[in-house]
Amino acid sequence: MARPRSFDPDDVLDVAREVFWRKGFQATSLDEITAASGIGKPSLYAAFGDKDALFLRVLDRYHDGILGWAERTLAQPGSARDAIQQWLMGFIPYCSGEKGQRGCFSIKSASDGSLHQVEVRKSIERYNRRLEELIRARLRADRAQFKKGFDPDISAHTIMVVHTGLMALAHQLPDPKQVKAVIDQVMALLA
Amino acid sequence: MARPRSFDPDDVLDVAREVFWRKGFQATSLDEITAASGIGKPSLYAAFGDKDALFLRVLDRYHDGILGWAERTLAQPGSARDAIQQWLMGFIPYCSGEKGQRGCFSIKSASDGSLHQVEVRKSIERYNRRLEELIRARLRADRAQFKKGFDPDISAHTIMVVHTGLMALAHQLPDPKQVKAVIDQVMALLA
DNA sequence: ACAATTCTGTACTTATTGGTATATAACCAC
DNA sequence: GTGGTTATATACCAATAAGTACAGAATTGT
Repeated sequence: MARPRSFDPDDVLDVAREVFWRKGFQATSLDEITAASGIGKPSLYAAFGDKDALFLRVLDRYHDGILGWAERTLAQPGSARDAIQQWLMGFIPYCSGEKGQRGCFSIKSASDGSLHQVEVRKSIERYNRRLEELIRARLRADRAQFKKGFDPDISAHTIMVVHTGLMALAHQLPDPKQVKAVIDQVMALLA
Repeated sequence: MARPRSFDPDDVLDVAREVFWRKGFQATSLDEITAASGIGKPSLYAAFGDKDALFLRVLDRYHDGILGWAERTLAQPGSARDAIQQWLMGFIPYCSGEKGQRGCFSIKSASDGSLHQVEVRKSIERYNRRLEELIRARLRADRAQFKKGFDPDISAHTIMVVHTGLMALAHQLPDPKQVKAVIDQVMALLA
């Protein structure tokens, strides 16, 4: 029928994510993305719409990736405590050392001028809500394993706060051991 | 000698902070700051240098304000536990409800494209280090009040992580009660 | 009152950037 | 092959923004 696309949209989204992640929404020019991805601006526009829409696609994709992994990890058999601890520890490589330096793309986006977009705000809100929901659901399901007076809702939020704090402090290249120590300490609250 | 300044530099820095805080470094134009402050661009440049230098001044000023308050609060008489709890609770109005929506200017700056400035990165790093230092010092000083096995250094970092997490999640307008509940839960670690 | 000096307002320059018009290339059905 | 259709590349436009030149205003010492 017609000329086919010369690129894989997902590849371009991955490239765009790298650039947006490194420089932020506002500071990223479309020229940088076209240069990094190798496709031209008209193709970019035809495939994803304008800069705002492209960014939203990239951000949603990022969120979906993390949520998918969280769903799998938090659904594992065994105790809720172990599942949550393993989930938290999975972030250690992403919030410590060199690799963690760029921090969390979602937090970065929440703090960037990109928040002028209502859609971006909503995407981040959905992401945070869904993440906390997953933790809460798991804690509620295994409620019997905890001692009397345990409040799964508050605990879920605390876990969420700690997780966010760890990711937000990733810029400082903390020692993985230090992150582990914090997780261990907080896990003591789940007893 | 010569024509005097027609504005108070601190006032301008306060106005600039509001604009930078709301829109982020990249998305803020100098025209917006001149419009909001009422002074012209040449005056702005003469007083503070270019946009980067102005932003750094604003950020340092913000950091100094919070650090000063932390020094006062954490040095109060009584137990280390009470001092830290009070310090944490002092942030509740700034990380919940409408007022908290804009979040923490430091975290926002750490996630903005403004990090391209080495100076900005250093300022944030100094701020975080100093804050943790204050908490750690207080915990160490009152070490005897805690039970055996208590590690003031790890606990200080955990407090720091929680504080950062609360501020980073402020965009979602959490209920102050919820924030309070998290603080209470975490304070249980200091026993 | 006047000169020396510093500040301020207007207008401008230059560079960048988001977005698009247009012409051409690549593909498929027939 | 040819026509219809969709993608790509080049070049461009309009808007915005950082930074500055320059002329004029405000102050103080003499």
